[in-house]
Amino acid sequence: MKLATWNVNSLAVRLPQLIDWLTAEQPDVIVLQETKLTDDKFPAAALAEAGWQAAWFGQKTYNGVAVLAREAPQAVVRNIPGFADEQARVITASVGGLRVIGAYFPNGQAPGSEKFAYKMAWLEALRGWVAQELSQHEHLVLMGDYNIAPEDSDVYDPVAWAGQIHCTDEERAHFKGLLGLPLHDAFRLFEQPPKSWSWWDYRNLAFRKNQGLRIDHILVSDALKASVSACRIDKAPRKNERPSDHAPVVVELAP
DNA sequence: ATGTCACCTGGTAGGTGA
Repeated sequence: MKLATWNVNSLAVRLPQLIDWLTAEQPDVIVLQETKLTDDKFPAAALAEAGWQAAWFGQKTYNGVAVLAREAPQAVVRNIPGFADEQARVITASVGGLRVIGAYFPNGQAPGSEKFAYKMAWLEALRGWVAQELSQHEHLVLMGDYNIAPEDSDVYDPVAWAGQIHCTDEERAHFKGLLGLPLHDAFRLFEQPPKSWSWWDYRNLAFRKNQGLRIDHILVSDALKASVSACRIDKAPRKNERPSDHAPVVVELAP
């Protein structure tokens, strides 16, 4: 079974690239972030035409998440129950015997900002939600754009980024809190090429210079850990003509 | 040294968020 996560930075713009990638990669499940579409604009028909059933949760201009699979996602929950939020950031669904949580974590802007405080509150609520789901569903995957680089090895210039957004101790403590549930970072279950990133700023020729961060992650539950057979970041779509700033992350689970 | 993109409003640019 192949699962993927991809921040597409506007599904309206990236739909053709998404369908191309799905056609080439044939994942069983993919979660999307930053669809930036209200629910009435979600391209369900075009995706169904390409063979993908979906559940989605969006808003105007910002955020927006979705889960796509060959069979219709079941038992869908939108956002975090009990956590009042104007922003569409989380979608949870059952598919192929797995509980899948797709999430677009808040950016946080800068330490000390209001948006950072929101990020901290959101992270706290998310951990509670994941713990609750984990208690009901042994086979669980939490994947998406975390907007957290968990370790210095996930940062192209850890000195320059020390204490900056995505790299603060507070954000990293929350990431470790998720690992404590426990969950496992699928990417780090394997030896990986050094300087593996999942996001490169559009500015500063960052992709050409491979100046990026690994902020998109796939965390798997204890019960799934042993079945994870591979995990990789697919840089290819970042080389497209009009790319998202993020690359997809893919995990494979043995049957 | 610098270098963007997507979306909105309100308009043929400027602001916001990332």
